[in-house]
Amino acid sequence: MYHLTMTNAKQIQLGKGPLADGAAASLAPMFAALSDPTRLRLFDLVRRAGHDGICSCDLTEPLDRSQPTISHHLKVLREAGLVESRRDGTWIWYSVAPHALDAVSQFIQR
Amino acid sequence: MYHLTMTNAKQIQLGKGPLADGAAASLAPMFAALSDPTRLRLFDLVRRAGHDGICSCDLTEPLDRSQPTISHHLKVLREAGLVESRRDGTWIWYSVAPHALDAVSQFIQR
DNA sequence: ATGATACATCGATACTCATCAATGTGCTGT
DNA sequence: ACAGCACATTGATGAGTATCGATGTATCAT
Repeated sequence: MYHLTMTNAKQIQLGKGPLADGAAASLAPMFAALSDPTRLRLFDLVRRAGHDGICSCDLTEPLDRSQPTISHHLKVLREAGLVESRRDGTWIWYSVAPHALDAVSQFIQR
Repeated sequence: MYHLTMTNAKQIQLGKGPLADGAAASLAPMFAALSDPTRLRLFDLVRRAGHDGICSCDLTEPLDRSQPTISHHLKVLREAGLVESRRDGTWIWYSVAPHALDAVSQFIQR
């Protein structure tokens, strides 16, 4: 499992030359985070929730997965720097991290 | 391992509602194909080669992987509909499939 | 404190994957 | 026919992963 801090998630620089080893290593975890169907739909639901975010409890049912599984996938998305979590009492609200997909988008469009 | 024919690679429709199960299942393999650092650099090299493509023999050395490993990764990219192969005598030339990343790009910029 | 709720972590299982050495296949030139 | 090159496939291995039940942790209401 590759990890990626949120700070360097914005720092991936794609120069003009061939994709460097380091850049590929930083980019791959983001693609990996979106490489699972359940996680794709999960990210989509979070993204649709907009700025306010969405409660984790509202994600288990529509994805037809157990609570631990959803929790696991949210962790993967968080460690990839794609989503953020904010605590509100018993609940935890997830929202898309700012500039989450910038690096991916930059690589796609070249 | 998810498979994806080249024909339906262009047919993924992202509606306005939440990402459907089928759309996620079609999209995930593309992200999976780009979820490995070596494969990311491999795709980048192929893309840089433009229309003419690049010979498989010129990919082994810069990526510092064995010939079977490169062959394996090219197969994954091909089955994900991201690259095409064209035979020329002993050589096989790889090039980016047209509209390869359209579906991915469409999902990213949503 | 007690109980209830929301979420995370653990442990286990079955599956997938990245990698390479060895081997197979197809093409070319001699 | 034969030798050599380019590439694919096989088999094996070590590592990662998606999933869930069981359990742990944090927070809130009473």
